[in-house]
Amino acid sequence: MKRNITIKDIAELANVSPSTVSRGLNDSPLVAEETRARIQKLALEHGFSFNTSARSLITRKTGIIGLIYPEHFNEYQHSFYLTLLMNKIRDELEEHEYDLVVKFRTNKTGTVNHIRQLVNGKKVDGLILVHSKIEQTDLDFLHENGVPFVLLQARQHYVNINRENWVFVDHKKGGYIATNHLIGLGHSSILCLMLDSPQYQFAERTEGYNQALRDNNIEPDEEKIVICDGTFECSYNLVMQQQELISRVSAIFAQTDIMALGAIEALQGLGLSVPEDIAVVSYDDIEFGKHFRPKLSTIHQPRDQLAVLGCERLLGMLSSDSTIPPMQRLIEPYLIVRESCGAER
Amino acid sequence: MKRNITIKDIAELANVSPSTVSRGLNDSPLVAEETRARIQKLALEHGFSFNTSARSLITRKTGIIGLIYPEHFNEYQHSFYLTLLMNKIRDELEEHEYDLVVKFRTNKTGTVNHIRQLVNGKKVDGLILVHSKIEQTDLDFLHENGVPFVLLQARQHYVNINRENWVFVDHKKGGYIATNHLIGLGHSSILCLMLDSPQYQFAERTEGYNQALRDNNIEPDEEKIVICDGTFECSYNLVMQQQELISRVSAIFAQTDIMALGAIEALQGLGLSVPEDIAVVSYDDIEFGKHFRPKLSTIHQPRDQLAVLGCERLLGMLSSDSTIPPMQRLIEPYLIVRESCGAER
DNA sequence: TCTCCTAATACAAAGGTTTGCATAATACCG
DNA sequence: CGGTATTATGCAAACCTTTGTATTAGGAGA
Repeated sequence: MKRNITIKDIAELANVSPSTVSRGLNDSPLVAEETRARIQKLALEHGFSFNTSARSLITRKTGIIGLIYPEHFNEYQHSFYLTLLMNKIRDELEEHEYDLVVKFRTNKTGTVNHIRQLVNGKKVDGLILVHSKIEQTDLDFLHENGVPFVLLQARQHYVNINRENWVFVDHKKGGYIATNHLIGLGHSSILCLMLDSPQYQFAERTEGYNQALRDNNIEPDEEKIVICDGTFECSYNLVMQQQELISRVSAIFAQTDIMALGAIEALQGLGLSVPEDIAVVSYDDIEFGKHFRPKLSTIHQPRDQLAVLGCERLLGMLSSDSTIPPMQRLIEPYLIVRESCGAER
Repeated sequence: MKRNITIKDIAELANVSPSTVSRGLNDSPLVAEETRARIQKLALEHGFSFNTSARSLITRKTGIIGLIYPEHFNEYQHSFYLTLLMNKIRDELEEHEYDLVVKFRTNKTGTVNHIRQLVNGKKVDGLILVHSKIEQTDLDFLHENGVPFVLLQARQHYVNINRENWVFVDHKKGGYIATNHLIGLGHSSILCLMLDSPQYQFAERTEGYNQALRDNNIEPDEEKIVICDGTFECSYNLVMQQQELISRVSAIFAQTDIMALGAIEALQGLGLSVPEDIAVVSYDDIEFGKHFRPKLSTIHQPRDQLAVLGCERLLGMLSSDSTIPPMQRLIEPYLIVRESCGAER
C-alpha cells in the first residue's frame, strides 16, 4: 500500500511547519492569506486528505454515528419500514459530513453489546437508538460516558425516558385515527390484527383502537383483538382460520401494511372483496401500499420527520458541549385514504 | 465526556508495561500465560476497549469497508433490490468484525468523490463497488493506492474488468431464461419492457431476450422493445398508451419486478387478466413478488451469493498481502415460476 | 533609535496503540 | 559454575494531527 501524503509532506513543499499547514487547511485565522492559498493549492494538487485516524485520536471525534435497532427487526416483515427510516437518516447525516454505522442490538447473553463496543472503542460520536429495545443500564452507561444519543420511533415501556432526547410517533393516536376512520364509514364491528412483539408501540396502537371504539360508544371486545407475529403468512393464516370471527366483522384494522396484505390476500381467497365486503385499514405507509390492489388506506408514519428532527438534535448535541434540556417530541401520524376502506356504507 | 480507560491504565493496575498489556490483549505468544490472564481479567473488569483511532493510526487498518453505488440507484424503484444486497453484505462483514459505510457515487462535476475521500482519508480498508458506475480513472486510482476492492452485480461496459475482482450476474442469461420460459409456454409475440439506464445490465437482459427469440426462430422486432425509466408509473403509462401494441403480443418480459407490477396494474385496468390474457415474466425477485396477485414469475438474482462471494474475496485480499489472481465469477440467475405466466397455451 | 505590540509562524507535546530491539530473568547444558 | 539459549518483559519510536505556547519579524509610536 502506497504511503499516503501527509501534512508533513505538504509542509515541506510549502516551506512551512506542519502546524501552519494544519491551520491553513482548517481555515484558521492565524495563518496569512497568502500562505493559506499556497498550502491549499499544494494540498489539492497532491490529493491530500487528512488521516482520519490521526485526526480522531486528537480531536476525539470520529465523524461516525451509530444506529442501533433491535435484532428482531432484521426479520423480513420489519425491513421495509426500517430501511426507509435508515436511508433518510443516512442522508441527513451525510449532509453534515457524518457517516453512519448500523448495528442491531440483541439481548442474548454472551453476545457482544454493540453499544458498549462502539462507545468504549471510541468508534462513534453519538448514537441513534431506533425503537430503543435497549436496557435501562445501557442508557445509564451512555449517560455516564457522556455520549450523545437520541431515541427514535417508539419508546420501550420499561425505559425511563424523562431525561432522554427522543422523537416518537404517537402510536396511540395512529391507532385511534385508523379505527375512527372505519367507524366514520359506518363500521361498528372491527377486528384488530395486533402485532405481538416486545415493542410497546403495537400495544399503543391497540390502545388507540380501544379508545376510538369507546369514544363512539362501541364496547371493545377482547375477542376481536387477534394476535399475529407480523408476517404476511401469519396474517393470512389467521384470517383463513378465523372465518367465523371474520364473518362477524365488517372491517379490519391491521397494525402493519404487511399484515394487511396478508389479510387481504386471505379475504380474497375466501371470496370476499375488499373494500366492498370488508374494509381494511393499516399502518406504516410502506411504498408498496399504493401499488397493491386495492391500494391501501393506511396510517403514515412521518419517518422523514423522525429522521430530520432526530439528526438535527443529535448533531446539535455534538456541536455544543453545554447541556441543553432534552428534546421530546411526539409526532402525529396521519391517515392516507386510498381504496382499501371504500366508501361510507 | 469521561476520559476513557487506556492500555496505560491497565498496565499500571497489572504492574506491567503498556506493551505487555497490548500483547496480552492481542493474544501474542510473547506474554506469559499467567500475565495474560491477569491482564485480560482487569481489562474485562474495567470495561476496557482499544481506542479504535489510535489503533488504526498505527496498524493502518480501520475495520471499515466502503460500499459505493451509483447515485441514481437512490431512486425508489431501485431501492428494493439494493437494500437486500446491502443488508446481506453488512451481515457478512459483521461476522468478520468489519463495519460498513455506504456512499453513493455521483459523476457530477464539482461534487465530492467519495471514493477518493474515503481512500485518501484512510477511512476504509477496502471497497465494494456495486454496479460499478464508476470511472476507469477511479479504478486506476484504487490500484495505484493498493486498495482492495470488488465489483458487484453488473459490469459497466466502458470499464476494463480484466484485472479486477468481480462477481456479476449473467444478465444476458437471465433475459434468455425469462424469454425462453414464455416461448416454452407457447408465446411467440413477446413485448420487452426495457429499462433505460446507464446500467449495462439492462442492455444485457435485452440481448438475452433477442437471443432466445432467435434461437426459437422468432424474428426479433425492434418495435416490441419498449423503453421505460424503471418506475411503476412509467411502466403503467406505457402499457396504457400502447394498447395497439399490447393487443399484438401475448406476453411481456419486464426487466424488473417493479415494472412488471406497473404493467400488470395497467393490463388489469384495461380489462385484461394476467396470466390468462397476457403472461408477464420479470426480473429481480424482490420479496413482494410473492405477495402480489398474480404472484410474479421472475428471475431470481442470487444476491446472497454475490454478497457472500464478494465479501469473502475482499476479506481475503485484506488478510493476505500477496497479490492473488483476480476472482471473476459470473453467477447464473434462475427462474422462479409462480403465477404470472400461467400455464402452457 | 528604541520599545512595544501585533501578526505570522514554528516548536513541541499530546493523543493511545503497536512493535522492533534491548534487557532482564530463568533454564539448560556441559 | 560459566556460558548460552530461551522466555518474558520493558523501552522508545512511530503513526499523523491538533493546539498551547514560544519565537520571530515587522511596523507603529514616542
